[in-house]
Amino acid sequence: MAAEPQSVIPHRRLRGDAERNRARVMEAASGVFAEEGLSASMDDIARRAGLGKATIFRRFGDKNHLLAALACDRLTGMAELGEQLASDPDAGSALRRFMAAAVEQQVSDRALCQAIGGLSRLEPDVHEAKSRLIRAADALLREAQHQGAIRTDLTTLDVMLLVAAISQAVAPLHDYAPRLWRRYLDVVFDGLRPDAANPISQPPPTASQLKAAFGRCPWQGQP
Amino acid sequence: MAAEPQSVIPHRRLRGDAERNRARVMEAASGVFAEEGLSASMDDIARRAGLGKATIFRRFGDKNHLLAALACDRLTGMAELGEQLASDPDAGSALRRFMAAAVEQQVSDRALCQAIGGLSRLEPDVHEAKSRLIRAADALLREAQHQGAIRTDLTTLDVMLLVAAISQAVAPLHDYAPRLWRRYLDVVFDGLRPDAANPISQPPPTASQLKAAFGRCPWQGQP
DNA sequence: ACCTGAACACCGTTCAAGT
DNA sequence: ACCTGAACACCGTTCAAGT
Repeated sequence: MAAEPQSVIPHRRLRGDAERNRARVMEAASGVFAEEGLSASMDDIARRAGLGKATIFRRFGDKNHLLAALACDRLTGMAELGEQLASDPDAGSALRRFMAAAVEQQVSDRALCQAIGGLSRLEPDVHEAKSRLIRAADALLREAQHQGAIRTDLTTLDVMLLVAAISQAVAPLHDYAPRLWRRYLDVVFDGLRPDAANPISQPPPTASQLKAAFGRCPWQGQP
Repeated sequence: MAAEPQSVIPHRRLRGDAERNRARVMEAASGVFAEEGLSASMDDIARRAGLGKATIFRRFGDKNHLLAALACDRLTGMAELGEQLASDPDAGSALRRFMAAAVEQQVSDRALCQAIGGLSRLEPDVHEAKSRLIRAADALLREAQHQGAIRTDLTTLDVMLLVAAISQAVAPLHDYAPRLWRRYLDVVFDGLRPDAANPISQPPPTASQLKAAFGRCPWQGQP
C-alpha cells in the first residue's frame, strides 16, 4: 500500500538516504527539464538520478509537484536578488537590472518558466515564493516611480507580466540569438518611462481577477 | 497496410465524403483545442467529429499536422486583414489595429498559438502563410515609420514578437480580464513611438538566426 | 479510395513485495 | 521509513480487415 498522498511536502526532515536521493532527483530533473522541455519523461529523470521512478513519486507526489519544487528554488533566488538590489540608490537602474536578471533566468530554462504560471494553484510553497518575489519587485518599482524613472500608472504585476512576455516571445530564438532578449527589454523599458507615456485604456487586473486566475489570495501592495 | 505517409497534405481533391469528414475534423479540432488546450486527445476530437480516430490520422498524418492545418487558416485570415489595412492613410493607426487584432486572436485561442511557433518547421503551408502575414505587417510598419509614427530602429519581426509576447503574458488572466491585453498593448506601443526612443543595445535577429530557429528560409524585407 | 475497431508503444501513476 | 520492478490506465499512432 502506498503511504497517504504526500502531495504537499514542505521538505521536512528525511532519513539520510532519502535526503540524498531527494537532492539527486532535483538535480537530475533540473537538467532533464532544461534540455528536453516539460515533456521530458519521469523515466529519464529517474535514470539520470540513478533511482527507480517510483521513488520520485513517493517523494514529490507527481510530476507537477516536482516542477513546483524546482520552481520554488528559482523564484526564491530571484526574490533574494531583488531584495539586494533595493539598496541601490538609483532605483530605475536597479529595477532594470532586476528585470534583466529575471528575463535571463526565464529564457535559460524555458520549461520551468512555462510551468510556473499554472503552479501556484497547486503548491502553497510556490505561491509564497512568488509573493516574496512580488514584494521585492514592488519595493524596486515604487522607489523607481518615486524617483521619476518609471511612469506611475503601472503596477508591479504589470512589470512582472511584461518580463514574462519578453521571455516567452524570445524563447524560440534563444538558442541562436542568446542576447536578443536585451533588444526587447530595451523597447519595453522605453514604454515604461514617463517621457512619452500616453494614457492607458485598461485598468490593471483587480485583486479578485488575480485570485480567480491564480487561485489563493492575490498579491498585496498595489496602488 | 497504411498508405504512404501523407504528412504533407496540401488539401488536394478528395472524394465527397472525405472532404466532408475533413471539414468536420477541422471544426471539431478547433473547438476541442480551444477548450482543452494542446493536450486535448485525438479521441475527443474524433468523438466530436463523429468519426473513428484513425480517420484523422489518415487525413492529417499526425496531431501536429492537424494543428498545422488549423494554424494555416488563422494565419491566412490575419494576413488578409493586414492587407486590407494597408489602404488606411493613417499607417500608425492601421498598424496598431493590426497588432490589436493579432493579439486578440492569439489570446482567444491560446493552444493554437502556442503551437504555431514550432510548426513552420514541419509544414510548408504554415511557413507560406506566415510569410504572407509578415509581408502584410511589413508594409504597414514601413509606411508607419515613413509617416514618423513608429521609431525606425525596429523591424517587422520585432513587432510580431512583441505581439506574441503580449498575448502570452496575458493568457493566464484572459478568462477573468478579457480586455487586459489592451493595457499592455498601450504600454508596448508607447515603446514603439519615436518620442522617447532610447538606443537599442542588440541588433535584430539575423536572417541566418531566423533560419536556424524556424527552419526554412527567413522572412525577407528587413531593412 | 476511404473508414475503423483492435493492437501497439509510451509515459504518468500506483501497487505489492522487498530492505 | 524508504526503495523498486511490475502492473495499470491513458493516449498517440499504426494495422488489418472492412465498404
